[in-house]
Amino acid sequence: MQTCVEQDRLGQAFEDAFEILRQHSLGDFQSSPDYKNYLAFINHYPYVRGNSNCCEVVPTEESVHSWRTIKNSVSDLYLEGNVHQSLQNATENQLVQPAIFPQKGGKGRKKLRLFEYLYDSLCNPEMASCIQWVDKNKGIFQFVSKNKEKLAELWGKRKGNRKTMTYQKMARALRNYGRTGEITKIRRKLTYQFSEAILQRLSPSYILGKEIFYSQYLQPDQEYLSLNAWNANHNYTYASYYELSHPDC
DNA sequence: GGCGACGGGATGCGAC
DNA sequence: CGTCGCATCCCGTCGC
Repeated sequence: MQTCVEQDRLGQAFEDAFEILRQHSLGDFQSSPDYKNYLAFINHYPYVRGNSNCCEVVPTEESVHSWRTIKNSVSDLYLEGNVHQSLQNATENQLVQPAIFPQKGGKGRKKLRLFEYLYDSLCNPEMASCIQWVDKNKGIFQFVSKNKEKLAELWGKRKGNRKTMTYQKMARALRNYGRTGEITKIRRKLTYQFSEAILQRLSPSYILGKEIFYSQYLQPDQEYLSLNAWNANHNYTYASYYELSHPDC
């Protein structure tokens, strides 16, 4: 459970992030890919997540990487309060650069990790014969006994291993996550649970509340919100966010 | 006893 | 080149 102080910090971070985008919206920053990615992410994320074919949207390793990078970056910004500090101190150039959206080869991420692969697989209807949600809200999932080896094999191929990955080896990696608490074993056959933090990392809208970023102004065929619409949307979403984050304050 | 699932130490390996 | 984090290998245990 988050404290009111943390919620205030998150709220301030949200304000700052919005302000920075607003201030830079008339300059070069608006035309930068990062700006568009940021808006696209915020506007489209719940819509895409809600689409059962979401994984078909990002079929290649490269696009998966980009998508994941954006997800990780945005969730990091909110979860760790980085946006508050980094945006306060950053120059415009830094904002356009990987400070917010670290690129491949930079200090940011990074190769695909097992829990990310599993989460992606859980999003992919085609993988339902291998891995399924037991309780999505709690992050509990289960491997399908019959096809778990297939999932492991695909994981091994994705990593480019020489040898064939097996479920046994993959499960060992999962148990290592238990030390850090990222994924824990449930006392049920083939069943594991993502930690709260991992769920938040993989799904930023999870913490910020039930798809509050989904714009009432956004049409499915719209690529980006206009700044004015985004402004209006921000006022609405931030009010919703503040309400959600201050139930007892 | 066989098999599937699990647990954990040892080792490999890439990033920093 | 050393350290660290993570993935992988390997073997023992447990329960059905």
